[in-house]
Amino acid sequence: MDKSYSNGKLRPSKQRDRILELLRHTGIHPTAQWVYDQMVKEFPHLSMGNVYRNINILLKQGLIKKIDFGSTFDRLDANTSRHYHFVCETCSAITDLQIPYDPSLDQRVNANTHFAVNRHKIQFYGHCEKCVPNTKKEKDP
Amino acid sequence: MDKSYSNGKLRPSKQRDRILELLRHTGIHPTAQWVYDQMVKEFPHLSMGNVYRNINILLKQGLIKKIDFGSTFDRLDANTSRHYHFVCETCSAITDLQIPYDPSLDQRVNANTHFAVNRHKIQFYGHCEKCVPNTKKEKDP
DNA sequence: GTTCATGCAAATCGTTTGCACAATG
DNA sequence: CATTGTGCAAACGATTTGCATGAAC
Repeated sequence: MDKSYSNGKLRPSKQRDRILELLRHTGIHPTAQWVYDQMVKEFPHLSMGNVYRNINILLKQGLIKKIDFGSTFDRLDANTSRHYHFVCETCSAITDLQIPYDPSLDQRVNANTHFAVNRHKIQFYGHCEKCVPNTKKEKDP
Repeated sequence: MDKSYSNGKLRPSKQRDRILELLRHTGIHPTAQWVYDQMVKEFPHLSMGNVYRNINILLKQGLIKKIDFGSTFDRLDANTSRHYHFVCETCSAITDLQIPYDPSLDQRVNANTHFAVNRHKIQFYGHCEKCVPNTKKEKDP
């Protein structure tokens, strides 16, 4: 996961600064391609490789986030009913949760926005039993 | 999106049936590679291409689901505070929502499972204003 | 016998990386 | 001058697709 794009100290980069500025001034949650399309207007010789490199540095610095599940692979689910998932941050295991789907969340967003919401997904992140061996033991009766 | 893997009527396929059965009997939300690894024990000449083809047919039939955001691209966000997202199912626009992050959801899962939950993500799906031109108009004052 | 399912290999697509050179400290 | 940033092109890994063959209707 940690590819150490820049293992020492960073140097100022006009391109990286501009990427961060672009991302901070847009609300559209763009793709790397969108960032490139904007950037190339100002830096005609820009390469996609550099956009990705700088995006990864910004991610590592915690200045931006990726909207994803943290998995490179598609994960499949034969349980087609509405339910939530727990994702272990250590072993990447995904587990179905038993807590009931809450339609009132959809209604809340519906009432406060102009969106027509019809469903939602929730993923909880943390550590599963195996990956937190010394915690939450007292929960067992 | 719709690639019409099978635009006419489906024919029974032992392999597809077995994939569905495998997915229904596991709770691990596996990857296509895992499915292939199991399947190849029973079908020694199996190809990955066929696994993907059948997975896509099952997805189209609604018999299984993919655990993702519905986007092939990574989407970036410079708002690093905890917040929820709305995803338009028509135009794929992603919008930050203003409803506050609810830590009690984490506590609820913590109280009812052996997982050590520390955060969660919620995505709401539906249609944005532009994609539902004739609905929810009365919300405007 | 027309259409679908399959194996195989090649293609595709988003992303990453190796290399040579320019720029910074 | 040692190290970082960059452009370029090649590599990568997950997924898709074209083609020839075999099976189902």
